[in-house]
Amino acid sequence: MYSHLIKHIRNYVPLSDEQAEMLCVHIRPIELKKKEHLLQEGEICRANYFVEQGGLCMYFNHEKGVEKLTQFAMEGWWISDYMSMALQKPATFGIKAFEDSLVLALDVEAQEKVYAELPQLERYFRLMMQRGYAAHQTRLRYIRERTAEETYLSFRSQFPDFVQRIPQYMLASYLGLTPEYLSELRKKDSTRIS
Amino acid sequence: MYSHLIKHIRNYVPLSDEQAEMLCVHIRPIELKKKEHLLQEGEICRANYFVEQGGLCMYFNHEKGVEKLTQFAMEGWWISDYMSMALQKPATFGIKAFEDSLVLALDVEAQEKVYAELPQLERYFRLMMQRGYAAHQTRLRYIRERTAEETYLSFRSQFPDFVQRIPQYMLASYLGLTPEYLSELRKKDSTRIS
DNA sequence: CGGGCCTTTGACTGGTTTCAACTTCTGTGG
DNA sequence: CCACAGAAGTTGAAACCAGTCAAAGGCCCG
Repeated sequence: MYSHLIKHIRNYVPLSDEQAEMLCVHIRPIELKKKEHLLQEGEICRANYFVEQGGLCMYFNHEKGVEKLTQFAMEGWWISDYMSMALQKPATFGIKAFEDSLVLALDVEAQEKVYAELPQLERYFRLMMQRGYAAHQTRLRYIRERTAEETYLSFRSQFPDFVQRIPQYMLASYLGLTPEYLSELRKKDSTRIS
Repeated sequence: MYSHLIKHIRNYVPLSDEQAEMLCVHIRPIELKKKEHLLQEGEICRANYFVEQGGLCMYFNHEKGVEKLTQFAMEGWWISDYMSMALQKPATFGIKAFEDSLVLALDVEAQEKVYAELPQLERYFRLMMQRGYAAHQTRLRYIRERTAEETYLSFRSQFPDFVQRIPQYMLASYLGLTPEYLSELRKKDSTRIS
């Protein structure tokens, strides 16, 4: 049960089958259809979410109802509005599925119980948070280092399959540029190859 | 001893005086003069660093030897190149003092010992990493949400004292714009007031 | 008091956005 | 299974935000 999650945890800390059972009791599974919301801006974020299957994206509402993506979360990634979750204040981000997904929620109250019962998970989540922090340090660097065009090219070569998996307007939003301009870059890129 | 650090930890987890002693044994204090380096790009990052006094900044080397700042760390903040520290790969960031500082290093080997002796610190660092992660989520949002001018104005109103504490070229670099353009914004801003 | 670093100024450049119109794709109901 | 509507992608023109470059002025610290 929840095999991806258990396997993922075991990459970082020991967890017996029995302990895995103890953890699963606290998990609240959520099935999401494409475009369904997991968290809306303004709600108080109740949980940390693990993507067991499918894919989520995090966004915020810019002016004129334009949504800007800030993160993706694929199978094996945790995601949440950590500011909202930690302080129990209204979320400034929304989270939704860009594919049909199975998400495992670990609610804030459940987190405390889990840490009490399975102390090694404190370590596991420390490592997850550290990984997320590190990823953002790297990401910020990329944003500052490259022009939009370089960002696109390097993203494309680093995650070629992922680029196929999501629509272009989402990719544009994630990379911080307009769909129109991304289209232009793609054209420029393809003429260069031929 | 290391009173800021101990006090900081006690905001998050219990720590007896005796336990504080046990922790301090593993701390490696480092005094830095203004502009001295704590970590150079290319080195392997050995530790997580706590700013007991003074202030540090994190940067990377862009082309033409231009340094771009990505983070500051003031008293009471932990900082490190977490990618380099976790994977023990060469750092892609540098860290240096922008004021005379007292820094407390917790080396990677020491971290493991500390977690074994004082399990509550696993929780403390989980919370610290989560805080850092959350701060970066928010930061990325600000970058995407605002123009350079808005970024400057909001930063100035949020941290007025900090703006006084650092030279303008550092602030410009941190905000992701050129010193020349920041100068222009400042002028525009001041004429608007008068 | 001198030299180098920091800041300012102005002209020019260009990467990227905006807007609007058009085309292509997609999925949903009849 | 087709039709059609709305969503997604493309194109081109105009505008603009911000960077680059070069030179001058100010200021801090040895």
